[in-house]
Amino acid sequence: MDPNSGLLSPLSRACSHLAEPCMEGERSPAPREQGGDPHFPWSPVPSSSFADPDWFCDENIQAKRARVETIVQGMCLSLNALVPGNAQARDSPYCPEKAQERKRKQSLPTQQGPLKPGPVGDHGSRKGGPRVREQLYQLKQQLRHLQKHILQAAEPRDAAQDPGGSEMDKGPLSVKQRKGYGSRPWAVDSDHHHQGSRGDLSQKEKHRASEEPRFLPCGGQDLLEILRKELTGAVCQAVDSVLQKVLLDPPGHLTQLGRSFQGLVPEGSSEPSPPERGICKDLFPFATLPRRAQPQTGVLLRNLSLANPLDPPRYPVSSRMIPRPYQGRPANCPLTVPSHIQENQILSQLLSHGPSDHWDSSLPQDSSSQSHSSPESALRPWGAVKLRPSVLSQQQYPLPFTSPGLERLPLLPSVKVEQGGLQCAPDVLPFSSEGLNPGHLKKAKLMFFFTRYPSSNLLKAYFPDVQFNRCITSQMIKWFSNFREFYYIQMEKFARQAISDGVTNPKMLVVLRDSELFRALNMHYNKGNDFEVPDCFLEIASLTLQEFFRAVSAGKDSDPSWKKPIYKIISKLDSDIPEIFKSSSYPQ
DNA sequence: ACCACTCCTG
DNA sequence: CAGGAGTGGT
Repeated sequence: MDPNSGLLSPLSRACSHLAEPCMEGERSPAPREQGGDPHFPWSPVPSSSFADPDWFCDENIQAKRARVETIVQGMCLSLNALVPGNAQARDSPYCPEKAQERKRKQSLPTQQGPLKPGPVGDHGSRKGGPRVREQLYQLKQQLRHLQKHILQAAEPRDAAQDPGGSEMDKGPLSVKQRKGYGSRPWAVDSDHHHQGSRGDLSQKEKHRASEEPRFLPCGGQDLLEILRKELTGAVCQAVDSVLQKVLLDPPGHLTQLGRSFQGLVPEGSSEPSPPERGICKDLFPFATLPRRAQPQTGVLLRNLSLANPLDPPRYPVSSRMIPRPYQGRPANCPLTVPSHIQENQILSQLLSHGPSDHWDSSLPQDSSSQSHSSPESALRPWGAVKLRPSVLSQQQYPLPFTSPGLERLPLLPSVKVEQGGLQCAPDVLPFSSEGLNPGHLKKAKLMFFFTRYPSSNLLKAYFPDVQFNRCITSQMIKWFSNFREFYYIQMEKFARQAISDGVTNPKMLVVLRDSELFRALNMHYNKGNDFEVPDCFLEIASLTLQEFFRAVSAGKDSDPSWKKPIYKIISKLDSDIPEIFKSSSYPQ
């Protein structure tokens, strides 16, 4: 009876089957980030062999050493210079934004439990006793050697950039410098805040947390924490560095994927999908999809029809062809798994060599949703709906999920640990990127294609170069709020248009790349058209459009809060964001 | 109280 | 896109 039932039902099912995490909470941030794993098209291998033996084999030992070393160095540094004004500096390098910082700690449980940034830091550094200093100094020397090894092992490829790792003396800085690959417009410094990214380290650190205090004087904890951050940040940098290389080096792979994917679209036209493809797709029932599959995959809408055989086929709503933009841009949505997966395995390892286990979130690659091409569609004036008889299922192109095995490739480990609510970078790193810049905004917009309701934690994870404090966080959240506003306005507008155009079945509303609606959205979030909008976004957009259509059709818009139910639905359909977005220099 | 959100306004 | 008001959830 309820018009929504047709759509919502399947949807709900989809969510529960495909994306448990998703359902965990309305907009609980955690689920996505923890349980969910970014569908990274690549990065299949969970935790098997480490690509870089040097680095991973002795990871434990090395990590430990590195950690100690870092601590030592940090101690030295703080004793020498940083000591004063410690608390202030860390709390607000620049946030004039007031005292707001004071109480809050958006803290994330995950990180270091015991240590508390607050007041402790004040005297922490000062009280580092001389005795300890001596000991530490000795350790420092010993560790320098280790550091060299670590750095070398960590970035063999970057050897050229940092020959000899001569800058060891600079401690953490040397690491930072290493990562100086490429210029990051908005990332003057992205060192701090990285801890959030690689869970394993944090985990290990936790384990050792109990031990460390022994070395540290009373206020040592503060330093410990700072150092901890340093260490994590350094490692993350290294990882990023490698990630960059791996991801960027073989651009061809992604590009090709994206291209092939789209290239197929055109011909699909009105013909029923070819048996093979169609079957493939159609047979991809929710149940078989990995938990996380979810919306991201193009399956969602398609399956709706499956779920409900009686539903008429959806017709693309496109009214105007727009030049097909991006032709060879890296596909951001998980599509098929390229053969270079192996390379990505390295990444996977790098990013997750940790308490893994958070890996299994498998991801459906299906994502490949193919855009439903709009065939000879009779373009509707309002630009969207194209009505067609029955069967025009969306043609499927060579499906993404190449082989069964690949379908369930594990995703990159989700970043489980956040920056632990340490909003301010340790004073040790004075230069941290300040506020948000246009680059951040652009990135945020692109991220919107994947997530409409990002949690602050997620944002922190994806903007490692941003110093998150209350204001920054709020600002970024506000951005997304603004993005949503625009998004929903467009949806409502087009839904009403469809209604006025006489469309009666919401399922006939599908947002295609050549639709007016898409154009508007793309223009807003992807002005330069330099990013290939993921299909998952089209799915969500279509769904949103349909929801608005239903609501308005049903006259629910008379209720002041009629949009809420829609928001609720959409808020559960966020997709995972490609790992590459975690790079502070990504969109560049 | 806080926070995040929506809605409205500039 | 930022501000501010109003709202609802904690």
